Amino acid sequence: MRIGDLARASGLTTKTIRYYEQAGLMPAPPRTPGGYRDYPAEAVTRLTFIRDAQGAGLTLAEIRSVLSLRDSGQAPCGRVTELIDQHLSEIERRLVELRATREALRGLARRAARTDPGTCSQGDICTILTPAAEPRP
Amino acid sequence: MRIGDLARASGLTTKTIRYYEQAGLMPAPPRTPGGYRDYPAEAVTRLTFIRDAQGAGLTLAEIRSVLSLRDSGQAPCGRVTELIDQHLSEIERRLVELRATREALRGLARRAARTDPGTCSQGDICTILTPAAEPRP
DNA sequence: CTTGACCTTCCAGCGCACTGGAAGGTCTAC
DNA sequence: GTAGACCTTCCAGTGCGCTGGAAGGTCAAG
Repeated sequence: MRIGDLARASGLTTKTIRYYEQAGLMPAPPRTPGGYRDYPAEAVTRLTFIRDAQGAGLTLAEIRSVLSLRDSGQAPCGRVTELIDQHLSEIERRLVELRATREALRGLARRAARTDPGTCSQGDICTILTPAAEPRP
Repeated sequence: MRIGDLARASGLTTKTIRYYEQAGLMPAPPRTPGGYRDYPAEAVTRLTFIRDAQGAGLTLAEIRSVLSLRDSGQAPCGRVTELIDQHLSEIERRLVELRATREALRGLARRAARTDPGTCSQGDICTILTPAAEPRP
């Protein structure tokens, strides 16, 4: 199948598929006499896998590492499990961070509600965002 | 004060300060006869403000909009409040998204724990990540 | 006069995952 | 034979917030 067919079958663009080849995620396929890429049916599986793995939050570099294990004949389960766990803790970390940012922003919003646009025009650029004096509630 | 002093006073690098000037966040300061940038003391306040605003999650483009309101003599409180509220809802959105991703990854981790590396080597690249058959718990 | 700290400009690159466009080749249908 | 659908390669750009480096100018101390 040609790259356009593969694009339709996988839901990606031809650009993206060529990019994946260049990035080492897709092997270079054989060519037709005219120089067109000629993909086997399994290419769809591989692209679908890449999409699924991306959906799970893996980066292309990580996906490449899984695929190259696979390509060397090994079962990538261990690596995949490791990556999933890594991303889980990364997400936990980001959740904690985001919650902290949310609390900080809520504090600022409270301060903003109390701020008089008339008073705020002294010297400072904006008293809402200056972390100086948030009075203890 | 010269750019190095300002850098020390604000905790940024000279590179960053020049970048802010180029990006329209800092006004071009007067120059010494030798061509050096010569900052007034208020520059520290401005840079501190930029850092605080960044700490609140505002982008440089948003901070620029606040600063240019200020520079045109208006109180930017309204704009600032608006931006804070915007970022709050953006964060809520991301929290929801992240929690969903976490649940998805937890499902995958469960599946990974059940996967036998011997069995997984058939045709597919990795059965853990294929969203096909997650059995109802 | 020289050293060395500091400054200037300009150009280029990072990381990530693409995306756009130009210039040209190939194949099928009419 | 020609339109047009598809393909090829290559180069360059996106967004964001810087960061690095080269090549050169300025200034105070010794």
